[in-house]
Amino acid sequence: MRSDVALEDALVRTSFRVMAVLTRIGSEHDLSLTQLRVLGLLRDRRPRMTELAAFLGLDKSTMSGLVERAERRGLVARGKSAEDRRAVDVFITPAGHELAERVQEEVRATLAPLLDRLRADERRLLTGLLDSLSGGGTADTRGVTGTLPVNGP
Amino acid sequence: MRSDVALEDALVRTSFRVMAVLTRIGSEHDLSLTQLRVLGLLRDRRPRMTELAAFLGLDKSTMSGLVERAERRGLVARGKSAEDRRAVDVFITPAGHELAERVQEEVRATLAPLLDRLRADERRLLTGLLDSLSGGGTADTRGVTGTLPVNGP
DNA sequence: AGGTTTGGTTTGCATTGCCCACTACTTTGA
DNA sequence: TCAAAGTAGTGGGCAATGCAAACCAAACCT
Repeated sequence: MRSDVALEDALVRTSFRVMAVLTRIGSEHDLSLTQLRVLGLLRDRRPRMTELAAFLGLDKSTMSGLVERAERRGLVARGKSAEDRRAVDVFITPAGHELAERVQEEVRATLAPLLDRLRADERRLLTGLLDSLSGGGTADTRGVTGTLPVNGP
Repeated sequence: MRSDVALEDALVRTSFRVMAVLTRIGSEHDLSLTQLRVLGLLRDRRPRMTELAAFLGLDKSTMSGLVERAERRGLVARGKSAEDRRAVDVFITPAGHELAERVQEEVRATLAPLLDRLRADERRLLTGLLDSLSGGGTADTRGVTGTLPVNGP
């Protein structure tokens, strides 16, 4: 059906717009999109490097640098795992948590005028539809707000 | 109210998922997300460097490199503008056009199983909601499929 | 004409992200 | 039990992305 194209288009266009908002707000706080995601993920998790890399669909070595830079800024920290002495787990610091919170608030504020184009019932509807879209599936794409991952790639 | 958070969350999560699809499929064709967008934009436009940069929210200098690499691969080409001898306009080559087409098709195919979680009427509904979301607003975020820009940032 | 603005490129830099090699620890299996 | 194989993380090398600043050339003002 040709309507698939319309939906794909709408989805892609909306996604780019959302990413643009995230990118801009992130950069105002010297955070890349990826760092934003890392921070979001760590808000309710304390994963190992490899887990984190898997969530984000990145190479382990990429994670090293990413975490290293975030650590240097005091946003996250590394701890040695107790049960596996090879493993390192990453967690967010209070400063990082506060920053993540602030960013999320700004994103919400920026998105708000956009969302206000819809009526309250439409918003509820949209939320439901999006949830059933990206709700349960493969977990290679967690949101910034990062809600629990289900399975790896 | 608090449902804003849920919608923001759903929107962001969905966007990340969509971007992951685009990134993956792009990379299978050695195309970055940005190059994908460039190609998409050029499918029905022949802008100048600066216009293109403005659409994408990028610096002119970034565009130079981006276009240069795409040109080296034969996907786009540069032409001298007739009315302004400083200006350079960029257009897509047949090869580039074909690649863009192929990528869009793959994206559609990849998104399809996801979209199939919704019934036909829900899909129509979603399309409409997304369209009114990112339909007319500020144009700093055109989709890959790139439909006409309205105004610069 | 002379000064300013505008369009693009170039250079230099940090970040992202991949691949590959390497170390250190775990797990396995003979 | 102890060597072989596997797994966790790091570091180096490389290319692409993206910004900023310096720059050249053409256009626009008066």
